Amino acid sequence: MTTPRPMRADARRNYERIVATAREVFVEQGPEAPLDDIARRAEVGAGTLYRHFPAREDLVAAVYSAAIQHNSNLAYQLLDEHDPWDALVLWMREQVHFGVQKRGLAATLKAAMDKDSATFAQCKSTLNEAAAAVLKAAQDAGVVRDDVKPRDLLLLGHGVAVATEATPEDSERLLTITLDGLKPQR
Amino acid sequence: MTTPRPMRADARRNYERIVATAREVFVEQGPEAPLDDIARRAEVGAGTLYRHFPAREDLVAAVYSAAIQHNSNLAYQLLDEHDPWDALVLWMREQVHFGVQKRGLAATLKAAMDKDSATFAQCKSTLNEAAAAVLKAAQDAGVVRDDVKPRDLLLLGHGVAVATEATPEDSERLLTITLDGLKPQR
DNA sequence: ACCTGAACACCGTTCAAGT
DNA sequence: ACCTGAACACCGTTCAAGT
Repeated sequence: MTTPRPMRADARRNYERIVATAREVFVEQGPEAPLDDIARRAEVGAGTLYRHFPAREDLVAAVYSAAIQHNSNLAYQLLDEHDPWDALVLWMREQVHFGVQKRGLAATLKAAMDKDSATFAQCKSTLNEAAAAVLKAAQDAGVVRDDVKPRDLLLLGHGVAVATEATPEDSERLLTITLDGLKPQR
Repeated sequence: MTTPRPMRADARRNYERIVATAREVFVEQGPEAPLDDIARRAEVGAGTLYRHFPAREDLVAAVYSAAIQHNSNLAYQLLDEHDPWDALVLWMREQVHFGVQKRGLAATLKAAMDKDSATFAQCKSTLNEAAAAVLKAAQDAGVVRDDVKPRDLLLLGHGVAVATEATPEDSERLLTITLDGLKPQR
């Protein structure tokens, strides 16, 4: 569905160049970097960038969707290798680290997800399923309260990431507090 | 210190007009509203706006500092009227509501606070003291764990607000989870 | 079918001229 | 001392012309 239909060779080449360049520029300047810079450094016209990525979110999605897929897959791997609570902790920590890694990344991704662009639909459902899997295991084991929803894990992770992106040294402490809040309360 | 030194009558008039207009425009368009719009509607030149408010944050501060002061004072009032845990819950809820009320407000205020502009220094310390008071009462009563810091309350409240500003119906549930995380763990 | 890059619109910021 | 508003820079977005 999001699988791109065949492109002409030059179009595909440009598409790849733009994504590769955007990946670099986002690292250097954050996800608010001028699209013009990206087009220039990718040596394409501004119009070409817009043709492939009508909205900034589409470009952000193209750059980060692989990482999000990876984050999602990690959930199942962690569930294999650890008990449900540890899997939850490790997965949430990964979510927070990912959100914190580049200033503004978390906010940009969240905005993109909330808008549910077609490009992100895939990522979004994969990520939701991963959260659901991690959560279900923990709930079945009785280590997380039953009224928590998969979406809550993502929102809480996002919240911690955004709140601490200026001071990453606070991430872990806030995450611990948040995770404790997920435990069944007396 | 942040108390403004005397201004010429026309300067003061313009200052007030700008703040009043900004308040309206922020409500209508959010805190990213074009400064130009604000200047035009306030019927001042763009340069006048910049003279009074060199950075957008300064204008944001002027508009919202009274509300932040109010939020801070509320802490002491709540401590008078409720037991420490309830005061904490009610105060945190107020923080979240305030952050959620206008899209982008929480992020803008946080950015301003992190940058610690002179204009915000006052607000920031007042708010920190309020958080410390609420927290200390709760810790003394043994209903909140000892390793929590005042700053954590603000960060957690901010996180919940940002995470749920697109879906305010999630605010309360996330806040409950977060507050439970603050309780002393077994 | 796709690309280019000039053109346009918009907005933040500065500054020379005015009071 | 303060204000004005034109001017400049920057960036997102579109579109006519080209291949």
